[in-house]
Amino acid sequence: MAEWPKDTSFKAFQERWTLEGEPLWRGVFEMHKDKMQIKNANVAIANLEKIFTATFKLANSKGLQAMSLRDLSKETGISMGGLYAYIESKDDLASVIEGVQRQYIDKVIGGLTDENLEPIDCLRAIIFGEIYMMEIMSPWYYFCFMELKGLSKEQQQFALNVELRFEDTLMESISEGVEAGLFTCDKPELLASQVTAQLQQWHLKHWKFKLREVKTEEYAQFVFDSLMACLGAQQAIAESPVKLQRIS
Amino acid sequence: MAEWPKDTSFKAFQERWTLEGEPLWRGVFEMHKDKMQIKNANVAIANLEKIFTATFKLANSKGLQAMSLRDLSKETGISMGGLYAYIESKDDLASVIEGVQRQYIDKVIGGLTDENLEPIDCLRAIIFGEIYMMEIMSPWYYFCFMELKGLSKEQQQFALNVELRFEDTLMESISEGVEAGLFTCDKPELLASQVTAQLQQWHLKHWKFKLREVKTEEYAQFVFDSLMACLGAQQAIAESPVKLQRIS
DNA sequence: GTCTATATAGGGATAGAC
DNA sequence: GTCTATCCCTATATAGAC
Repeated sequence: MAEWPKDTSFKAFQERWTLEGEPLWRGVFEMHKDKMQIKNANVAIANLEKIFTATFKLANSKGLQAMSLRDLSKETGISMGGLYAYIESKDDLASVIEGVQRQYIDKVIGGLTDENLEPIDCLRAIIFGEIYMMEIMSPWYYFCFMELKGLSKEQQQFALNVELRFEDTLMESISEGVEAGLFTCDKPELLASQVTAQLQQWHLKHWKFKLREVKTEEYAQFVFDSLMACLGAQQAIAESPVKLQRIS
Repeated sequence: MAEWPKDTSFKAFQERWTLEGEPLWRGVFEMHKDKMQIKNANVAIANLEKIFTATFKLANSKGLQAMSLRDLSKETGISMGGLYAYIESKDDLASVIEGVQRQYIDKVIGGLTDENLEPIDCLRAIIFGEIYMMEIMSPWYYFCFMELKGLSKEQQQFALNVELRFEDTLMESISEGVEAGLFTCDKPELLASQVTAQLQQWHLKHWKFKLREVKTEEYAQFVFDSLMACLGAQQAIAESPVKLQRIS
């Protein structure tokens, strides 16, 4: 079978992008090693994982400002002084998280435009790709959304631009589809924002989908089906190459 | 012409619910006067408005934890000691905001179920009603969303229940419509969450809609049209009693 | 009803031992 | 590379004058 992004299964995505576990933390280390004092990669990677994981646990439950570095020290088992060998400051920690996340999104989602996909395939790949990214980096997404206010104005602007560019990509595929006679669409901007809204809910309201036992691929498929319905493209749904079991 | 909620214009909404300006702050005073030392209503109302407005300005731009009571004192022109005549503590301030907002939503949106509206009219009223509430209480919504983590577990649970009940109401109207043969819908839960997602975006991403010059009623109409498209109810849209100018 | 002055705690960050 | 001990600041909250 074809590879990601032609094959939009989670398995194909995982095989194309190796982002989980150790490779993820190694990537984080590479991105920010100039800023830290620790030179030994193995030591650094293990502790970076501890620090970031603990930060997500604490900050995502009570907020970054409410999390003290003493809390973080207890949770990681690393002393206060020790932490400062890995981060420049508390603000720097948040800044690094946003930077890493943005870079990964850019690589995985931004790279889709180079694939020259047909409008429908492109929209499907964007939606499934974002959902799969969230599956893997869920706490990163949530953190960046909730703590954006605490970052520098410059970094805030970067994040807004990512969202605008994301929607531009969606709108471009929609326009192409309209020109090809596949879709009809009155308000592409609002439709793009609808997709963004639904994707963001997947991490913002994870409690709700967990409560209702909604599966990852089921949700991505629903977002895609909704979009197709709003574009008046019923036949496209039937052509979907990925068949999912529907919960009745 | 019929009154709200039959007439879904903003004007009709405003006439039915007098929530803007002084009446709003008087309502806040009534709800929480037992908790404050100031007895003179006129003095209290004026200062409550100052305190809440300043809290929204500061907390919504840099976060509640990052806003100190010294900041709040400067912004309101009320001394540190003075503030404590109006609030019990910083946590109490956040708690009161959430409580007031929840009570208003319950009154305006929760009350819609007593109106015995037809499915399509009910869905329209819920969507337009929520958007109009946000128009008036936008900073309240944003504050409650972003600062929910800082509230008591009990209050967090209340807020989640509001969201679940809101979606139950949507699903009920959808079911009625399906039984009446008006709609078709595979996944009512996910469709309800789509509507919630779009409504929340209206306050979460106000910068984006402002940038794109999307008007309030235009947005509400789009959310409604999208829902109708996903329910396979094209004819319903044409029947819409409110005609809006479409930006081309 | 509003203010100034102050008590007390906890925060981020660093120096220097090991 | 990691720790303990400490510096210094800013936060919330209150007491008591006006």
